[in-house]
Amino acid sequence: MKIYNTLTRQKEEFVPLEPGKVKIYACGPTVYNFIHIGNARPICVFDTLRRYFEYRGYEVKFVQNFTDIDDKLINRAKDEGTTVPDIAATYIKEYMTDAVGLGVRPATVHPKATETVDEIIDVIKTLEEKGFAYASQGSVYFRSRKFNEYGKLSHMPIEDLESGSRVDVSEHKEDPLDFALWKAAKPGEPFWESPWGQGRPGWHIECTAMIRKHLGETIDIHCGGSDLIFPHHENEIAQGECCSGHEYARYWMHNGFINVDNRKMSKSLGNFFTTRDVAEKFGYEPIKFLMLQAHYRTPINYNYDIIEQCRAALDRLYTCRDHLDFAAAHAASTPVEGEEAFRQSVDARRQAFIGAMDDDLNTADAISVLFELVRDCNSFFAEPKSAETVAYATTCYDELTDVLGLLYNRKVHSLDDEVEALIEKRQAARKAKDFKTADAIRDELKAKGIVLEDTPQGIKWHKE
RNA sequence: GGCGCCAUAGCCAAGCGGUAAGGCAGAGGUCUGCAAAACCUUUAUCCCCGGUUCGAUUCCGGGUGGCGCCUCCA
Repeated sequence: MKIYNTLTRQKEEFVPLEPGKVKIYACGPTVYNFIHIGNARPICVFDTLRRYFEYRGYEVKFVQNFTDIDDKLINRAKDEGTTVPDIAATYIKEYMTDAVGLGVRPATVHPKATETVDEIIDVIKTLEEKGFAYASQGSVYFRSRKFNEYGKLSHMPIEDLESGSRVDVSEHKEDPLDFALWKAAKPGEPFWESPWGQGRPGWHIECTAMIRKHLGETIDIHCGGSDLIFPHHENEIAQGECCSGHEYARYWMHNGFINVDNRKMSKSLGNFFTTRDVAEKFGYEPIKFLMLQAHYRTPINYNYDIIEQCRAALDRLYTCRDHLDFAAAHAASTPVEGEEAFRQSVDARRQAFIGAMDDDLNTADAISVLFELVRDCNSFFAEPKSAETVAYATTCYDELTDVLGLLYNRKVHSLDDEVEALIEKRQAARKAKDFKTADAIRDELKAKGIVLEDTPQGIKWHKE
């Protein structure tokens, strides 16, 4: 598999640290609010990355954190007259609701910053001992310049990084480029005891400590939004490599942004949609489709028309899956001519799908292959075929949709006796050419959400 | 100013040296009592100008237009 590595700015063949195993860390949300659709992108994309590795037989350890102590949580708690742990608990729960809705599986571990404070302090102590960190006024800062590879991820000359950094006179840094590892407690804020006094972790250090705790000194892949490249990921590298003396992460994957009306979506611009808002209007799955129909590194524009298109595309996928069940229920008793060739074409689609995914997780191309499989199946199973061949195609179809993390809302319905009786009655009416009665029954059932379709093999129905 | 990204049909979006996947929407057709679904057909001088090449959407240079990071941010 090839992965575009931000570190080298090129696609590289992925080689795991340990054969057959992958350690992935994805930066998760700061839980001070509902996640917005921009937050949903890395969550969806990197879940698919994880699923794909598992599909290819890797044992994946996938860690995604919750930042549950931070200025934003403190402010939110203050505004709502509650506590930081309450805010965190509330929005972790809401996150989980959204993640389930998006068909995203729970990570192997979801560590929280507040549960990792001991490890955070340990890392800072080590950095201090090695001379990479210094205490000042109860806070601790990292000496960025001391790490001579500082800037290697963002590929920025160090002078330019400095010119852009904010100089806060209240912070007692040696250099504007330095960043906080530990923040001295201000009155009324949550704090932990530490060798430097009461305080709380800086933002960057939590990821480094959690990786160390749950995945070890070096991981295979570190993922996140492209805005995290600098300073967050750059700082993580500095902390991690200076602490352990080893490479921090081998591959860095960064997803592109979701724009709204071609503008960056941000809190400050006030043009953001929460995932919940969009899900309540369109359902969660079109959001998932939207995330996967474009390559993960390209920007995505969000608007009403586009999400509607995603929903329609998804319908085609669901309809095909229904066709497969129908074909299984109306299978031919013996194989029919062309089945062997058809199976080979199914295999070819699977290979094409893998080829696309192997190319830096090209889900857009993979989806197009899926739609080609849809067309193949719809055509081939228009006439009855053997149950074995239907099952063969269905297995492949389920496999591919599952790797993408699509079609997870499929429900198998059954009809009650009353409805069955109505369908019988309608069939009798049709046979008698009493189309008025037949259509009346069809309308009646449609009002109940049961849509009937007449096919040469009999009645086909689905629930809306 | 520094560092990058993008420009493909009405819309979304792959491809990236041999004249263009897929989806949505539209048009025509097949099937059907009708409908639905499905299937078939149909819709692109790949932003502009140069260059390299037998050949460029694809590589190089220059434009134009959009966007991002450099500050909390997915």
